[in-house]
Order: sequence, then structure tokens, then C-alpha cells
Amino acid sequence: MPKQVTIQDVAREAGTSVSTVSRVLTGSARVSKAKRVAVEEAIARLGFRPSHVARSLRTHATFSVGLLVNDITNPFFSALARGAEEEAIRRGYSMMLCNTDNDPDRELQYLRMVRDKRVDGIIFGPTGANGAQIAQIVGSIPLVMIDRRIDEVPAAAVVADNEGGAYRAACALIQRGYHRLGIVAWLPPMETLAHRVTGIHRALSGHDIPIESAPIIRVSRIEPKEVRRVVREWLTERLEAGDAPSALFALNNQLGLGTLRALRDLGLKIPDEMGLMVFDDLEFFEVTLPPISAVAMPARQMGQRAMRHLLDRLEKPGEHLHEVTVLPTEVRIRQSI
Amino acid sequence: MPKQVTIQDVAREAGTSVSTVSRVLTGSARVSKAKRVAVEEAIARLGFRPSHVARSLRTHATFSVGLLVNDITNPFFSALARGAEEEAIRRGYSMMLCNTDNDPDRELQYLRMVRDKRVDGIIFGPTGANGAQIAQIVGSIPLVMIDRRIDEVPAAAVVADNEGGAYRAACALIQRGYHRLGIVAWLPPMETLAHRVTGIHRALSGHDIPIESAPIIRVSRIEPKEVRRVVREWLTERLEAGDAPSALFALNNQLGLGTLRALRDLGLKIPDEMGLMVFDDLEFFEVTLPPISAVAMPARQMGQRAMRHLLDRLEKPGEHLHEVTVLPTEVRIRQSI
DNA sequence: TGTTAGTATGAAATCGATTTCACAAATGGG
DNA sequence: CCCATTTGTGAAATCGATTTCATACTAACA
Repeated sequence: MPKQVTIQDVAREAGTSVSTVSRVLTGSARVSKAKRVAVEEAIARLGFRPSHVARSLRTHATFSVGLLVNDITNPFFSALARGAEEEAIRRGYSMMLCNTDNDPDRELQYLRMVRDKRVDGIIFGPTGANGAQIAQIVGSIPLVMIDRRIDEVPAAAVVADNEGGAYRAACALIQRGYHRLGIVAWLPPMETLAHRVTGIHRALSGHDIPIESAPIIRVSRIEPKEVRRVVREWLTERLEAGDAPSALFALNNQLGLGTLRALRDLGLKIPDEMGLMVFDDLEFFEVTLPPISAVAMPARQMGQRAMRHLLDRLEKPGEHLHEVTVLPTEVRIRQSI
Repeated sequence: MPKQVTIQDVAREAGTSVSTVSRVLTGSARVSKAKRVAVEEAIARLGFRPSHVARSLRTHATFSVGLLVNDITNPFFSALARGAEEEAIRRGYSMMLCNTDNDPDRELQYLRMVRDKRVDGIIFGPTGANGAQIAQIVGSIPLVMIDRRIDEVPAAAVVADNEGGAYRAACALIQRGYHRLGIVAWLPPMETLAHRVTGIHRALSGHDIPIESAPIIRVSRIEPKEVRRVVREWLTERLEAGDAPSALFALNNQLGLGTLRALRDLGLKIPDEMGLMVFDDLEFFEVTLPPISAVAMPARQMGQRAMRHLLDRLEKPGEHLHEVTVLPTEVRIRQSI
């Protein structure tokens, strides 16, 4: 392995001191034209590239941020990661990808890791657990929450307008005559999902429909097969009892996909025998059988805004206001209702 | 911002020297029981966490690797990233995510960045361009290519069995009576796509069908709208001329999605009026209208294998054989043929 | 009991950059 | 023409860990 060329080598080659070389690298002080070109030529000749790790040790800045998300294979998070990454690279930062898999232990493990690696900041889609521990690990590292928030940790946040989107989507359902809604939700209590439920309830109340008439189907694991099974069994039972809802509202894209499959298993015609609305739109909902109505979240933009927020704060560390940015959602009506 | 606690503080608190603290941290030499517990208690009391950046400077290892892929929002790459990340975290490494967006300039920019950050290794899905420059930038950093390869850069690679998968899929088409195939491809010459074409050609030849009867539709930009437009126009023309193919074979998932939309634009019944086969399966192809037959690549496993390969090589730097791992593909027949 | 081998430890060097400090040379104002 | 700035430069300190080296102490053996 050929030894890395260091700033020392450059200084020697250019016939000057390391201080001067460092000055031309960082532009932190004036250097005479002659010396500058000598250094630049030496750098080019030797193919020198300053070591970020040495630099970081001295300057206490690594120019890297950690991105903790549930699961990058979920299109919502990959779009979000993309947005964040674009903003990061544009401003000279790199991004460490961490999949927490909604596992609180992995979440803690990863937080410790990025903290030990001295990232300058963290963008964090929390599982919702370990509030106190997280606050303690993160300490004073700048942090922006995405999608969800944790009360114990003081930080800025970028979230979607969950309640508003759910409200407008539910209104759309109701206006089309779907008055009996079934809500497909995930078991763990999460602020995000709670807001969506609130939005639906608000729509029901606004149309004088009792919210008790909209049962919530709770799935414990969000894995496709499980969702499909649970929804199918729940629906079968309700159909037999004769009090099935006329439309289902799935609270995220994975629940939506599982619900779609369950409906197809039961041979229910969408949208005639059962309406379907999903929170969190996917490109593919446009080409499913039938195309599915959904509430679209600006995932990419959320990532970008979160990263921008974080880097702005890093670059001018004056006020660190923990503001919450709420981005609008869009209801897209397709053939499923 | 409260000052970070350093190894010096721990040494003072434990009433010993930094050398001894370092020894209990790394376990590199024996330390008496008494001192060890004193140090451990001091560490716990102060909440000390050793700085990875200082450690890296000294040991020349950062325990981080760069992952360069085309676009993380493409499900193939996000599954691949997931596999790679799992293996990385399991072995104590972290991963920097870099989207090259198939832009050779961004690719170079990112390679320079991860090299300057002194990553221990790189997992690289190349655009195919800048062979010589890449070799020069990467220098002696261990590297594993994924999905595609570059001749100029000596490195191991993990790829899918493109030719075999395409061959078997084409056979399936031919057996079902689709003898006139249209191949939807991307314009830039890429080894991966070339192999897929080769597989299709081999299937045709094996069934005594001249390969000239299988025209290739070349799309310049892989963006959904563009694919849709090009395929639609091409097909319209062929239908009018009366020599349209009986089935289309799209060479990756994005081309497949665009092609599906084009077929729906034209109102062609799948699979009766036109068959459809896509290389690179997506979860969603199961619920499209109609469900689409596809060749599945083991994306997650590819990522995992690439990472395992890389880390194995980092951990025992003996033989660095640049072997090519070919993982099997699976043809999944659904209602589109 | 004297010599030797082994164990535990701390002082100091090191990794590769940035930054402070001291100082010489150049510049400028009166 | 002298003193006060300004400018350019290199030596040395620094960041926070690991590792080498020297040394004091123990245990073991003849």
C-alpha cells in the first residue's frame, strides 16, 4: 500500500512550511503569489489530498451528518433520504445511512455510533421509544426530527400535515357516499398516526357521522403478509355479521398495500363494494388494480428541508429555535373511490 | 456547548495515565484488575466516549465505507443498500450514502469525497464512464463493484445472472406463443443491459427465431414520462405499419413501468393483445393491472454479499482476489404473459 | 541471595492537519 | 528618516486518541 502523501511532503516539495501549505488549503490567511503557486504545483505534482480525519480532529467538524430512518426500502424514506442527500452534497456534507427498522435498540445503537463518530448533526425519524435515553445520548448534537417527534428531546422537526391530509381525504370519501369507514392502523402508538386518525374523526364529525361508526383495525406487525391476513380476517367477520364498513382508510403505504391484497383475496370489487384510501402515496398506486386514491406526502422535500434546517443551524450557530415545519399534503383521487 | 470529555479527563479521574485508559479501551495489553475497574468506573461516571476521529487518525482506519449507487429511490438500489447496511452495522462499520444519479461528474465528485474522508472501502455501482479517472482517484482503496463492472478498475464485483434470467424469461415468452419480441432498452451502452439482450437473443436462436425479428426500442432518458412517450410513439407507428411485436421485454424496472403505462395509453389488452415481461421485479408488479411477469434480482443479497466481500478483505488483507460473484435470478410468471 | 524473565505502568512520540505566536520584512504617514 | 502598521512566514502547540519505549516492580529459578 503506497504511503499517503501528507502536508509535510507538500511543504518539502514546495520549499516552504506546513503552515503556509495549510494557509493555501484553507484560505485562512494571505499568502504571497509566488508561494501560493509553488504550493499549488506541489499539490498537483504529488496528487495530495488533505485528510479529512486529521482536519476534523483539529477543527471539531466532520462535515458529515447521520440519517436515521425506519427502513430505506420504504419509498417514503428513500425519497426523503434522496432529498436530504441532495442538500447535503450541495453544501459539502456527507450522510451516514442508518436503518433503525423501528427497533428501539438498533435506534440507540445507531445514535451512539454516529455520536461517537462525531457527526456534526443528526436527522432523525424516531421510533418513538426511549425518549430520555435519546436525549442523554444525543446531548448537544444538533438534531432535526422528521415525520414524527419526541417530546423529551428538544429539537426542530419537519413533518407532513397529517391531520389536514387525512381530513380532506376523509371528506372526499364521505362526499362520495362512503359513510362507514374502517381505519387500518398500526398497533404502536405514534403521534403521526394519531394525527391522521384525528383528521378522519374531524371529517366525520363535520358531516354529523358519529366517530364510533369508524372502527380501527390494529395490526401488530407491519409486514405485508401480516397486514393482509389481519385485514382479511377482520373483514370476513364483519361481512358475516353484516356490519362491514363501506370503505377502508389505510394509514400508511404498507398498510395500504396489505389492505389492497386482502380486498382482492376476498374478491371485493373496488370501488363499488369497498372504497379504498391510503395515506402516503406511491408512484405505483397509479398502476395498481384499480388505481388507488391516496394522500401524497412531500417526502423528498421533507428530507431537503430537514437537511437545510440542520445545516443552516450548523453554519450559523446563533439562534437554535426548535421550530416545527409542517409541509402540505395532497389528496389524489383515483379510481378506488 | 459543554466540552467533550477526553481520555485525559478519564485518566485524571481514575488516577492513572492515558496509556492505561487506552489499554482498557482497546484491550491491547494487560491491565491490573484494580486499575481496570477504576478506569471503567471513571468512564461511566464521566460518560466518556472515545472520539472515533482521533482514533482513526492514529490507526488509519475509519470503520466507514462509501456506497455509491445510481439512485436510492429506485427499489433495486434501496434493497441493495439495505442488505449492505445490515452487514456493515453487524460488523461495526457505518455507511455513507452517495447518489450518483447516473451522472459521471457527480460520480467523480463523490469518489473524491469518500476518498478524502478516508473511508476504508467503497461499494460502487458505476455509471460506466471515466474508467481511467476512477482508477486514479480510488488508487488503492479496496472496492467492490455492484450490478455493473468497469474494466479499467481492478476490483471484485457482485452481479446478477443477467443473461441467464433474460434467457429463461424469453423462453417463457416464446413458449407461450410470443414469437415477435420488442426489447425496451436504455440508450447508454451498459454491460448489464447488453447481457440481458444476449440472453434474449440466445433464447430466440434456440427456438430458431431470427434475432433480427426482435427490434430494440432505445430510450434516451429513463425518466417515466419519457419512457412512456417513446414506447407509445414507437408502438403506434409499428401498429399502423402492421409489424408490431406480440410482446415487449423491458430491460429494467423503470422501463417496465413506463412501458406498462404506454400500453395502457394505447388501450392494448395485456396479455392478449400484447405480452409484457420486465427485468428486475418489484413488489408492486404483483398488484398492477394486470400483475406483471418479471425477472427478480436478489438485490438485498447482492448488497450484503458485496459488503461482506469488502469487509472480509479489509479484515484480512492477505489475498485480494478480484473475483466476480454472480447471483441467480428468478423468473416470476404472472398474468402479463 | 542474586539473576532473570515477565508484568504493569507512565512518559513521550505519533497520526496529519489547523492555528497561535513570534518575528522579520515591507509599507506608509508625518 | 523614523516609528507604527501591515504583511508574510515558519516554529511550535494543539486536537484526542494509540503505541512505543523505558522503567519499576514481582515472581521464579539456580
